Amino acid sequence: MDGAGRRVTAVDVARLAQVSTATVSLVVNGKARGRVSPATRERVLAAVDELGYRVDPVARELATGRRHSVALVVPDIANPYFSQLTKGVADRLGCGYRLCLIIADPSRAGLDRIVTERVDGMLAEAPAVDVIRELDGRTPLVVLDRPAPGTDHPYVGFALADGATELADHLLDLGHTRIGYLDADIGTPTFEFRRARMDERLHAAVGHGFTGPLVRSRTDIDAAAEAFTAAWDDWRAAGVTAVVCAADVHAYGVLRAAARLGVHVPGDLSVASFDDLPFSALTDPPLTTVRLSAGDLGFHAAELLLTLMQGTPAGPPPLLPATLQIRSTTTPPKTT
Amino acid sequence: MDGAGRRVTAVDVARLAQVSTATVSLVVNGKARGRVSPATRERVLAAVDELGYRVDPVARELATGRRHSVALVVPDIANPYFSQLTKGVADRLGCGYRLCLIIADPSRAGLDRIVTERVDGMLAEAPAVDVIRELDGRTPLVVLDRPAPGTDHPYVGFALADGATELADHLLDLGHTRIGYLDADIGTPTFEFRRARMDERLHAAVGHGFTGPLVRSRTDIDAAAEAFTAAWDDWRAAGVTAVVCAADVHAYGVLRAAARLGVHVPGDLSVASFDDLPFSALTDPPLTTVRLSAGDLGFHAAELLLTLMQGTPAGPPPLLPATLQIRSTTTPPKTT
DNA sequence: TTGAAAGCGCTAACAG
DNA sequence: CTGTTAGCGCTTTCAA
Repeated sequence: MDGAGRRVTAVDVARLAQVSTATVSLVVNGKARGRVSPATRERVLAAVDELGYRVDPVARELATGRRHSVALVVPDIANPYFSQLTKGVADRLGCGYRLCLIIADPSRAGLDRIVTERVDGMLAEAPAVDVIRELDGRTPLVVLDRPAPGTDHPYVGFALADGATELADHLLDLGHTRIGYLDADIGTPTFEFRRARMDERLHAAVGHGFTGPLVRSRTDIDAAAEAFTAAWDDWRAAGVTAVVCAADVHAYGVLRAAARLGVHVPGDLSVASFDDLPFSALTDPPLTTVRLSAGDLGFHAAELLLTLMQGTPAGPPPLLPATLQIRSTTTPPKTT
Repeated sequence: MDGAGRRVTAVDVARLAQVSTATVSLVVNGKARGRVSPATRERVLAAVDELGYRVDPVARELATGRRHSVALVVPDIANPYFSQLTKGVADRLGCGYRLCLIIADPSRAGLDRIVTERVDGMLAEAPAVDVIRELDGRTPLVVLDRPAPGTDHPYVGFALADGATELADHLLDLGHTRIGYLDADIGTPTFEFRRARMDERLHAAVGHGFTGPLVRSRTDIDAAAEAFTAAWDDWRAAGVTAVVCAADVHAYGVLRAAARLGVHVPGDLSVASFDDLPFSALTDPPLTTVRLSAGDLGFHAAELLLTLMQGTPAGPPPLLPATLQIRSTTTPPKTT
């Protein structure tokens, strides 16, 4: 009604209701039970209503020291993996907390932004050690996906070893021995682990790891397609019959590039990856991939963070399953 | 170092540097130019460094009245459309603002949460009129995608009419006359418009609108697949040769369900939709869809919000293109 | 060039 | 049951 009028404060309400601001505070915070008479309570409520008063969250935060907000640090919200993760977090957090999205690579710069942001809790994948140290003892932090190297910081992750092993064995069982790898260009622990674990398994089975150039690209369909296109000649020359991608998004790029190059999947080349995004069952052909439920990860991480914020120490880190979904991008290599 | 020690405040810095907190404030805010002697400035900086002082954002916000934060209200962050949108917003906002994600249907409840959240600016698709009214004159708001009905509130949208018309004409040109529609279950203006506009065009061309039951489902692959499966018998009975979906995500579900039902796309049925998410070029077969760049929408909306927050009145609303991408899910109907 | 002091709006002891 | 008072930590006139 009053348009851009001055903000209504507790003082205004107190004046109108003929009480003190303390009473207003008690009433609006639902702490009136047995501390404020029903009659005064009604008066206050009426005044609140009439004036359209809402408590100022900033002032409340300063006074109480609790911000009711959680920061989620993700490198790329456009990647469905992280948007699923975000959804999981939001679902668990509900309305009780504000969710601040910080889009930054927590392993590099921009740390400042993260550390300055005074939130009640934080969720981050692969935070730099500085960040962990700086936050430690002040702001509860839950690390996502892989434990922070060199620390025993609370985290929630996947049974990645299982998934990687399963995928390696699947390819091996099909008869592939020369396998290429398309890695993500950000060397976060989860990506390091995916590659290293599979490499290890290949060594154990056939005496050597991945074949041909180790390619890296941004986690982005176009970038991955380009990377594949550039690498394909070398891979083919090296006798590669399958390529594993660090993430589904990379695999999408590979699928597209392969189609354009006339490389038939899975006839000429098997393709597999990690994540199992909802679209991976719909690609042409449907993608074989290790299922990593980002939504569950977010949900459980938020859960753990909530307990941490209550002061409860972290129990054993929940390990979420990572199981192979075999679809149609993997078949035995052509027996030329 | 000190673990959970007390927070370092400006008072601590002031004491160590032998100055007043006012001076500390000037220095840390870069307002020292000509108001603080270089020598004192150095002392303060040294003290800040030694103590590891960082200004408390909450206190600063309360004192200045500016929160440096923007809220983005989205109904479902797991939908790639909204994650692209979010990315666009984040890209434009940069580091200067905190991005608070509010996951809620702004047309229904949860409004309270939105209104209470005292941010500097807000972005929302299809906000309820109450929200607009309550925010008006206090918090700048940019409406996304479609103008808020019955108001002239600033917004950023697409040339949806063009896209819908183009799609209708494309189907008509191919020879389809009996076309089914799978709508989103949230009746936001953008979805209403997509359907209504196409319906109108069909009427003009063939004397009737969509054929068969009007189906609605959540914007979710599984839900859409179920909805299609349930509707298919009726649609087929009605002679439907093409179905248009309100969003790509619905189309993904239709594609999957059609495959399972043995309905060949596009042989038996043409499919098309709106959005053109990055995955839509990779589905089997690649999807014909009206391209709506959510990322651009977010970017431009954030841009407009920024100018609004500076007090500049909104100029004419930017209209982003909506052009049809013809791929492989649409062909002429079988001439049985 | 610097400091004192008055808020910003709310909460939480502590009296009464 | 209710009011007084003292902060929360910072910014910002206004004097000195």
